[in-house]
Amino acid sequence: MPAKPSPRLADVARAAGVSLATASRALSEPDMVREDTRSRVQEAVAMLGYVPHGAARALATRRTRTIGAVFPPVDNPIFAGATHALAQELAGAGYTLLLASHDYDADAELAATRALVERGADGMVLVGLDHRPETLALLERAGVPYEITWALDPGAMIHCVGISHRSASIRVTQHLLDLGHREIAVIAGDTRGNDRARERLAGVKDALAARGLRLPARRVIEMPFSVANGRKGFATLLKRAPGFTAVIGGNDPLAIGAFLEAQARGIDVPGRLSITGFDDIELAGELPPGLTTVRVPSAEIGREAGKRLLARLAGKAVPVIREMAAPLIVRGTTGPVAGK
Amino acid sequence: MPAKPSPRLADVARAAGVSLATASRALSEPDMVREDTRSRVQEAVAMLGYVPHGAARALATRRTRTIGAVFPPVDNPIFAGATHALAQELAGAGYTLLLASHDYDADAELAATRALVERGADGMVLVGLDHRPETLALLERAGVPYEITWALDPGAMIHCVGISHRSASIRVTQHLLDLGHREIAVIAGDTRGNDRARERLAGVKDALAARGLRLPARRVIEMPFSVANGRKGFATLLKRAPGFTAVIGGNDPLAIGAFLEAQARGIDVPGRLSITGFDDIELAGELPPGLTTVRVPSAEIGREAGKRLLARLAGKAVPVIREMAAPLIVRGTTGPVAGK
DNA sequence: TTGTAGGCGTTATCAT
DNA sequence: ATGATAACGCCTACAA
Repeated sequence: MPAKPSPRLADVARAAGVSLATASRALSEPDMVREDTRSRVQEAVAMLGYVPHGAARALATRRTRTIGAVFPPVDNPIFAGATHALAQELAGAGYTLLLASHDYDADAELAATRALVERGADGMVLVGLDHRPETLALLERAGVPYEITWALDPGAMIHCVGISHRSASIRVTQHLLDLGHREIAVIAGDTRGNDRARERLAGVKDALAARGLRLPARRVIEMPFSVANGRKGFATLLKRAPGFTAVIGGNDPLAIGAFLEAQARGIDVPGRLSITGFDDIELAGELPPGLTTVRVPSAEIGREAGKRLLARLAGKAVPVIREMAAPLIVRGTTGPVAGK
Repeated sequence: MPAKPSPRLADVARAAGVSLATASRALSEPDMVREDTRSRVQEAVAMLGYVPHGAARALATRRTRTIGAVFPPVDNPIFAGATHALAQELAGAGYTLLLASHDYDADAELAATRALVERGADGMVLVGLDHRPETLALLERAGVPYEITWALDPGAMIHCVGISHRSASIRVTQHLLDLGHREIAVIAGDTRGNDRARERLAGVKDALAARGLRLPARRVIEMPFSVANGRKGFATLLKRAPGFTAVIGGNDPLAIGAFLEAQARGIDVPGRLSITGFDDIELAGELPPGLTTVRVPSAEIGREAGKRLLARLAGKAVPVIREMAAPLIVRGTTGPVAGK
């Protein structure tokens, strides 16, 4: 199959009877070209089925109109929502998303980042603050602007858009404390390589400490995020350190798993046990009696990261830190401690 | 900020004391170069922090090592899983994913496809068979190999990896018929621009017709995929055309919504009402009593699409149609019709 | 407003 | 095994 070569801009120019330069301008700077020549060029484009050659354009302009994103498992619903919103935001500005995902693995993240930089990403979106030092160094050296999402740099040195996981977690814990709970268990996300999970756990400890309480290690279990692991984690806690009246889930799937397991064991929620989540996925509001959780505006985070990057590429300055609200959403899984 | 220009391969060559050509070979065809010169080049690379310029490489090789995917909302968990699997598969082969998503909008899909082709995608992944005719024509003209996912081309003319939604849907319906159900309602996905949703609905009708039954229009409602819409759809059906003993959901979220609404109304499932879904998302197995559904191997579809594309780019032939199994998973939401 | 020509950073084809 | 050099397709001063 000979597969005749795609038409180049020169072919368009010839067909339109103009010079290469004019054809180029007609496409990229339309109003620097006379009305009729412009339309001649456009006709030629349509006729030949011309598609610009991005690599050539990128080589000449040093811009790819591409933004790279390196995300942990995109199949986590919150990242999926952010990815979609980001892609949409970029598309609206003529940019395209280069996506790489990894399984909470800093080395894979570094490799992916390098791959995206090589592909010429004009900007990058990363998640969280846990990275190989080389990762950010690479971006700095290459002069690629980037945004950290979800988390916020405590030093306010790097551009971030996210929430304070710690203070949201403190609010959750205070809510339980206010309801009279003192014996609290935590099914945390895997904190290794995940600063958000760490901060959430730290927030629980902070809130307890503020009231002179502490969180015994036996009351904490770490599990990768999933409903199934929520069930398992809850079962383990029940065996290992029973007597708690509330469970704090590291995210909604974990909390929902705990809730389902409690239900399966005939434990009344919130009568005998309160449960909280984190993220506010759709199901949190739909599953009766409704999961008390923290609303993390994941889609907005994705969209905002895109907006900020586009603004910076356009030479506009944006505040280094963009903190989003993360309100506590009180629903039916939390209630006063039994016997109060 | 002057931002000194990134080092080019010529800088590396100079630092290593070799020619540009040799430096190039040392990096891309290591064993065409003597051991010691190769290591000299690598040192220079490390020293200068050299990162290859993808656009220049792409211009010269006419390959970007990039695969484009244009998906409907990536925040649907099944597409999210497929995206992740696809990205992983590609990364393993040194390829990167260019992702665009749209909201079941064929025009947006066409625009996205064009954007990815311009960016030089070496191959493309699309979803389903509903497209603007220009979309596939564009890919053909540009000579970009592509794979259709989820659905299968009835004509077996274009490369596909997916399942037969219609026959899976027939199996679901037969399962209900075998349980004695005759009054069946359907909460279908939005069939406009979504051939999978259409095929699933058609499958229900086929199965009924095979037993001399038909599906009254009042017993069918179409809703965009979501738990909330499952609830709404169920409520509407109940009001509009009560008397059914089974509900077929267009996907799992819709079915779960119907299930939750039924529970909220005190309708015993599966005692008085059977419910089925489609996809087998994680929650389908976790939510008691377990949702009867069809397992769609979404991650495998994504991975397989990647594999096939990589194989084709490597010049290997692959079967045009790759049909995956989509077994019926019988769980607790389906049972014999009441009073039998 | 339009045309001419040099350059963007690599790869690949020749020699050597 | 290595070096010189012509593409690759487009953009953009600069000139006209």
